[in-house]
Amino acid sequence: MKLYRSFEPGQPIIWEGDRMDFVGSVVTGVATLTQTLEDGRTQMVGLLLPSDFLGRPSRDLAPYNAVAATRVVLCCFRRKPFEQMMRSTPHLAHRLLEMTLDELDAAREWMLLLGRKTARERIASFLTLLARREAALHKRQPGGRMQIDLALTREAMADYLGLTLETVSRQISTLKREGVIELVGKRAIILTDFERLAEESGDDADGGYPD
Amino acid sequence: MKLYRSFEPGQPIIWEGDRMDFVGSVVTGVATLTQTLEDGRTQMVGLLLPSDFLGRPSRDLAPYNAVAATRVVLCCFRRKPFEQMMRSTPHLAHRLLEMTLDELDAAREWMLLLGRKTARERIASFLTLLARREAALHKRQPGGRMQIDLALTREAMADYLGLTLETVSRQISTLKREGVIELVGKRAIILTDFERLAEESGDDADGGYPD
DNA sequence: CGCACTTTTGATGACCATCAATGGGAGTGG
DNA sequence: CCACTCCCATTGATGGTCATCAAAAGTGCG
Repeated sequence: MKLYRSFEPGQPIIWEGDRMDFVGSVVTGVATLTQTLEDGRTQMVGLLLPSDFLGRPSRDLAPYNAVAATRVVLCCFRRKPFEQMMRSTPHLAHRLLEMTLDELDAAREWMLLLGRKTARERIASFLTLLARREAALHKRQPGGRMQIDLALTREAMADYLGLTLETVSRQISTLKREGVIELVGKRAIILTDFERLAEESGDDADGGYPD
Repeated sequence: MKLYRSFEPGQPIIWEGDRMDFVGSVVTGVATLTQTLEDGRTQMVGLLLPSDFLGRPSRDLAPYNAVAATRVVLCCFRRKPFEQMMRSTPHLAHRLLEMTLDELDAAREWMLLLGRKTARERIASFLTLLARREAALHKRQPGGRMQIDLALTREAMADYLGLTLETVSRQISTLKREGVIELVGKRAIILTDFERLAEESGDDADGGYPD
């Protein structure tokens, strides 16, 4: 009934317009959802971390490209039986509605970032978002000094943030120079002071989102 | 059980953080959903046209500001009975999931616009969006010469498109000078050639989204 | 008619994209 | 072990697009 599928970094999981015959959730790794214009400009519209859901019941065709950013393990269900289950257990349908509403909120928060924030604010928002998710995984509050793995290339970050990879690199360098962050190798970052960075994100001071 | 409420242009319908004790759908008029940063920068995250749904079951607090752009009539249900109804009629829950998925797709399409499109492409995308919705209301295909009412100030358009009102005005003037559009008074526009404008939007040539 | 509001148009400059070159790890093979 | 390569990241130089500041023109209404 359920089965595990794994993908290598860079490998497509599903392509826009493809028939989707499964739904699933991320067990380990990071996957990205992207849209592109005909001339190649691309925008990431979702970042799938462990526990995130991929796919949509009652939708035949994939609306975006999903690509593995790291090695990814998915826990998959075939779509038909899943939809069957949804009809028989209303609790599942409600849960799915909840999750979709959360995704909608996240997408709209990102609209604010893409439409109105400066490059610096975008980087700060992104890093604090990762820090919050990291903390949430361990049932902790984010704060103080934190290390986060970002598992994305500069280019992928740029696609998420609506910037170029050069601008991402420059902003990260600036934050490093100012001592707000430290680099650990290429793919990990230490936030020396979570609150300081959160203030740079442009959002309301508290920045907290209630459950 | 259900009742109609109306709002004057500029009047807030609900404010971020407010307790939401109703859900409803737009009968006539146009309402906007917006988010703001502390320093006042504003981004519209949703445009509610007739038949659109406002509010979210199982969410106590409003996540955004909703404001009437024109005179708006809402058909409202009290939230508690509505949630009751949702539990008892699974069909309703499914319908709501459908609608939420549609909103999510729309939000993500807008992320692509906000992150990657030029000012000109944003205007073209916006006008063709309105034209499509207008056509859909009358169960027609968009195409050829079409008149659309935009019911929004330049500033509201700017907030939707992630631009300034001056840039919106300039791009509209340019399109007019090129004969792609004509102005009818201040709040209506004639697209002299829908297809021509659709090509300017930067999306795939066909631009069609399947049901 | 006069006032408030919206829109248009102009002048200037900032921020970020673009183009280009350099730097640095990780992996491979001589 | 050390070239050598590939990929990714950094840094620099320059320019374009759009934001900002400012003023004028158009529209609607009491």
